[in-house]
Amino acid sequence: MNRTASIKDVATHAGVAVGTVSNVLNYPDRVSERTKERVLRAIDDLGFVRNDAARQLRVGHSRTIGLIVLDVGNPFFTSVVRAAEDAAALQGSAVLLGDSGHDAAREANYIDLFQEQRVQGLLISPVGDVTARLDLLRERGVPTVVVDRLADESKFSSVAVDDDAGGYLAARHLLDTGRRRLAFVGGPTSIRQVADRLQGARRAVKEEPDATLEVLDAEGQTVLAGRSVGDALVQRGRADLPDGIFCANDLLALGVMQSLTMTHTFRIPADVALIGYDDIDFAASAVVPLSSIRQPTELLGRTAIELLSEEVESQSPVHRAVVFTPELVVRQSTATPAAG
Amino acid sequence: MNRTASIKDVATHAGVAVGTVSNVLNYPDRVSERTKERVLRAIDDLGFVRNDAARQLRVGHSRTIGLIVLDVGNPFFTSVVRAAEDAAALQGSAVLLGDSGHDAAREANYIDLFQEQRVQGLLISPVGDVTARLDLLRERGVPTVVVDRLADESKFSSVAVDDDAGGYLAARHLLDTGRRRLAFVGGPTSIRQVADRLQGARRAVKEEPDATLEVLDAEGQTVLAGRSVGDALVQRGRADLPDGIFCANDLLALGVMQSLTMTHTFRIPADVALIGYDDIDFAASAVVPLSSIRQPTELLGRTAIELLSEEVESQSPVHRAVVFTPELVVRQSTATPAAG
DNA sequence: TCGTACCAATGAAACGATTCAAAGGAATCG
DNA sequence: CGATTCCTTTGAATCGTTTCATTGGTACGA
Repeated sequence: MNRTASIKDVATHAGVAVGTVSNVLNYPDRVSERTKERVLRAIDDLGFVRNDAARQLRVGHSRTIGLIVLDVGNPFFTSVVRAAEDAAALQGSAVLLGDSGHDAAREANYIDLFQEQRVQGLLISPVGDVTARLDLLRERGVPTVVVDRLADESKFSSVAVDDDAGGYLAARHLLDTGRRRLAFVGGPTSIRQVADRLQGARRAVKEEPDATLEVLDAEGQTVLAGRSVGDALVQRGRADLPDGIFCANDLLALGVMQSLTMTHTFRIPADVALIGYDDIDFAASAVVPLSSIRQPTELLGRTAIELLSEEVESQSPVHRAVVFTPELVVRQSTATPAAG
Repeated sequence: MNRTASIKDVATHAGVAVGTVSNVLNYPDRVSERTKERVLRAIDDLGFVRNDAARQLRVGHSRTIGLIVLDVGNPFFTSVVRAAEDAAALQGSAVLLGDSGHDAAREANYIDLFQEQRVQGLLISPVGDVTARLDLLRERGVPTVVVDRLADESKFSSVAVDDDAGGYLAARHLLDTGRRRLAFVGGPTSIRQVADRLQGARRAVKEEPDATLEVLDAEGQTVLAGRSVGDALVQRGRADLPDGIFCANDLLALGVMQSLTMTHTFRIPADVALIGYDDIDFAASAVVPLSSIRQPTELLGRTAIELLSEEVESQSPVHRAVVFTPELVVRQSTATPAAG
């Protein structure tokens, strides 16, 4: 019984032609004040809601943008998502969000789904090996921007954050506060982000002839993994301890902090300075507020939308790779020993 | 130049009628092996992707479900979202996710958007006062399930978790491990969840004649707020200290823990037992692993989808309110004093 | 008064899929 | 051989918009 009202019903009810109703919706100033009122009242009376499928079928494209992230639970991505949503809303588009959960099959599902929906374009933080699936998108002419990973610039636009620069920033900060025996705590260097951050740190350490950098492997990127590393350090004893520790992410850093502060043998930052990466919420509210490297996630999301718009507007396939530099956030965990 | 291929193009290229192509896509066993092959090859050759707008226009409804949450950054919701996505995928639907960010305007935007998309139904964790906007949905006949909030059962189906039971569970556990001077730390009781958890705790305490419950107000639901409460407790000194603390969420509990363990005057759980709520990831990896109340988020998401399906299938407006009972997770922070 | 502009409103055509009654063809049976 | 059944394929009609050439009406200027 309750079929939703169509534009034709509205037209009948208002005593006008369908084209007029459409004009009220899309070009309000083409229609006279009097009929506009009548139509609007009819819309209200019937509870009419525009059927977007029909609209889309006619005009050929949707007003939505597909966004596929690796993990919605990751604060990095949720922040990017929110920024992208806001930027898209400003230009009248909505974001369809897909969570691939690092699973190539789920990613493929979402790509297909979004193509069937004829999204204007796709923002994607791809799972593992990019090429194959993305090439297909390129062939099909779906404008695509790769997020958080550099893409072959001849094929795609991309936005990413410079992890090497972030690593440099962190290590340089430790050196600047007088630390010389540095340690890098990181998960497997097979993860590109980890490798790049380490490389940046190395670059900074090379600038100081008397500085050293030791690499401590962690089994994963978790608080627990960090605690194991911390426990091992505590075992070593005072003499052999580094005086500045740079962890590849905040979770590791918090784990190391737990371990060092629990034993009460070492003080942060008096004996050891500690800096993490990502600046998650917990960094600021740790027992000793944790210095960290903040990634410009809002900027990332906003820029991704902008690049996509560029792709959509201009037909010619020129792509841009935008790389942002992260930012140092200084807190108590790296205060200078004198001041600490 | 590159208009995407339509079903008609495929039909021509394969030398069959459009209806046949449609059958290959929707009822593969209605068509002979030979023509099926031909059609599939044509689809492949042309890179055909079904235009979902056209499909939807014809069949009258989409294969998507709208889900509006208060905050995608909140682990509680991300877990619900993921479960809902999985459950929806099983029945061949996809979830469109919207993040209202506790903002009624954004919520309204998403409701409109999803209606234009003719979603099969809506799962919503509503902002503030539910009634007005949801009533509209009901009038329009959009099947809706309210998540994480009880709704008037004559109007909507809903899924929620019993916070009173959770509060009871937490307090009862403290009592069971021999604690008698309990404290409840919670944000403003204007938040329904907080009020219910407190009420449940009161119920448990009443069961033990010699037990007392004191309520400590926190300014918000954050680690920092918890730390303030903890600092205040430390000031009090040993004699006046509760021996069991129940915090309305894990962030508060972690703050209290920081405060108590930093001073080294009180030991957890020897002097004070501590339990939180939500069982966030950080609970398990705290300095002293934190006992907590876990909400069955996966179940919540899955059930929400199921209830929605019920609504969609059956025309008659019978609604159900499903309430789940949370689960106690025991860790070191509430070990019995003897054992601790 | 007529011609010209201009503005509002009209309504048929088109978008690309699905549906379904009908037709065509092969096989089976009496 | 004709009738019946079964299976495959056909193609026109349909969904609800937007678009745009066309029409009707009013105002203005000559």
